[in-house]
Order: sequence, then C-alpha cells, then structure tokens
Amino acid sequence: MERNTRQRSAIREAIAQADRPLLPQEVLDAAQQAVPGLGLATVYRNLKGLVEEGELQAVNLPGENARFELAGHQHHHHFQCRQCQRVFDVHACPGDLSRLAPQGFTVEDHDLTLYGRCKECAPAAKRARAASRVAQGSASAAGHRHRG
Amino acid sequence: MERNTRQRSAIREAIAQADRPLLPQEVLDAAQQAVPGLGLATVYRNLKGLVEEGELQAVNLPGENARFELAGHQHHHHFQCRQCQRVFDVHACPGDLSRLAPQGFTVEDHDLTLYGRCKECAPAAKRARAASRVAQGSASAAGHRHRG
DNA sequence: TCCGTAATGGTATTGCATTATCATTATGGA
DNA sequence: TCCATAATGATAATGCAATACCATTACGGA
Repeated sequence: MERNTRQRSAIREAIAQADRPLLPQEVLDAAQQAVPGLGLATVYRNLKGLVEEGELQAVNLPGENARFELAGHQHHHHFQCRQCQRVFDVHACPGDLSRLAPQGFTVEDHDLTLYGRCKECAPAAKRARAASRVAQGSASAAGHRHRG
Repeated sequence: MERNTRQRSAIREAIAQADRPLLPQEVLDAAQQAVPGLGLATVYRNLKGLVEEGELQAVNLPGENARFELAGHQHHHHFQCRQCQRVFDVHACPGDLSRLAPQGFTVEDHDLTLYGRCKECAPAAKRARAASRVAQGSASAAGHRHRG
C-alpha cells in the first residue's frame, strides 16, 4: 500500500462516488468501469489496506456481508431497501438510547438499521423500471456470515 | 420433525430457559446438560425445523452468526455485551423512526442493537469474577458471516 | 411388545466470502 | 531511462458455518 496504482485509485473513487456502502463485488463492478482488468483479489486487498489506513470503514448490517464506505462520517445509521437490497446512509439518529437497556446495563453505543423501500423502489414508483432494476447485494435471513 | 425426541426437547428447553438468543454452539452446550451425547448436526436440524414451525425465530446482529430465541415475543430489540459477547433482549423500542429516513424513502421496519456492558460485566462490577467469566459467542468486526 | 421409519450422531462435504500464492506487470525514486 | 520491488490478476487454498450422508437408534401407533 505504498504506490498509487490505477487500480487503487479506481477503487477509492468508486466508493467515493457511490455515496452509499458497497459490497466488495459492487466495488469491483464500479471500479471496472475505469479499470476493466481489475480483479476481485485486488479489491479485497485494497479495501483491507484502506480500512487499516483509516480511509474506509466497514459497515455491517444484520445477516449481511461487510460493505465499505468512506470513513470520517460522524455517527450515522443505515437504510436497506427490501427490493433492491442496496444500503444507504441515514444522517440522523434517534439520540441517546441508554434508557432502553435493562437495569444495570451500561450502553456505550448502538447500531440502527431501517428497512423499507428506497426512493427509486418506493411503492409510488412501482413502475416497470423498478422491476427491471438489477438487484444488488445479498441477503440471507438466518444464515452465515462471519469469520475472520 | 414429527416425533418428540429427548434431543428435540432438550434443545427447546435450553432456549426457553436461556431468556436470551443463543448461538447454535451455545444451544449445544446447554442442551448437552440434559442429553450428553447430543450432536451439533442435530442442533442445526432442529433449530431449522423449529423456525419453520414458527416456534423459534432467528436473531441476526451486525457481523454475527444467527442466534435463536423463542418466537412470539412482540417487537423488541437486542443488547450485546462487548465483554462477554452475549446478547440479551431489550423489551423497549424508540418507536416510529420513519422521520429519520431520507426524503422519498418508505420505512417499514427497523433493527436496533445496543452495545455496552451487561449487568454482570458492568464497570462497577469489574472484579475478578468478570475477568474469569467465560466469554461466549463470537465476534467478527468486518468479517464473514452469512451464508445459507 | 413389535416394527416401520423418523431422528440421531459423527463426520465428510458443501457453499462462500476472504486470503494466500506466484508469475507477471508497472510504479516511482535514482 | 533503469530497475528494485510493490502491486496486480488468476486461481488455488482457507476458514467456517451449515448440510448431506448413512449406519444406528429409538419414537410411537398397531
């Protein structure tokens, strides 16, 4: 992670342009627009490096694989569209939720995920374009995930 | 899933007694108290069956494998202790969060996870027993997870 | 109690996301 | 421009949760 390669730039740019957390595969698809030969291994390698450098941060949602977005954003949450599966940032927060925890529990932080329809997939826009939109991301209700 | 076996009962009982979502491995450990020879495959088989029957429900937290708890509980959330990794139910909810979503987005539901120290691991009780407590569950920050 | 067969237990296998390997390419300081 | 070597790309290998297998066990209706 010491040289500025076309691949590295394309990956960084893809995420910066996305304005929403992307899966490694989505990063690959987007960055290949700039660097056709880009490989998935390079994407993983750079995502890992950029996270270690503090430029990116991983976004974990329930039952989903990690997505990546620019670091630096202050405290915020996420919204996942149940139709296209894409994840968007939510720059709002319900605030202090300590009161919700049981007696004796200390709350230090929280994660909030909203589910519904994104602007493009919203019921009102349930036209043909919604149906033809390519679903991105993966979803597994009770499934796998992690490891290290 | 048509016969009442000792294994099936032990698994169901383990989860009912736990009063918190358990990982398959935790279910195995707990149920083996009643049925020593119990195998992990049987645990997975029964968890799957009990979920399909609507008796159990999967609980997915960010970056974690699915845990299982009794179904039927109404809308609620979860708390994960950052020290012992255990997950507890939070029978409270901040309420309607539609207002947090961006313009044009439709909110249908939400997931909330609180993080901190559980009653037993709370700072005030940071005695030897906390240090000697057996950590349960697994945690992977930006990793794996799901699958099917 | 008998017995057909669902369920179990141990283990091999699968599915997959992520990582390692290694020959080849190309960045960037000399 | 040269060249040491970091980075890439293709693909094999990992790590692991969850499943499939299959010989054996034991529910539960007759």
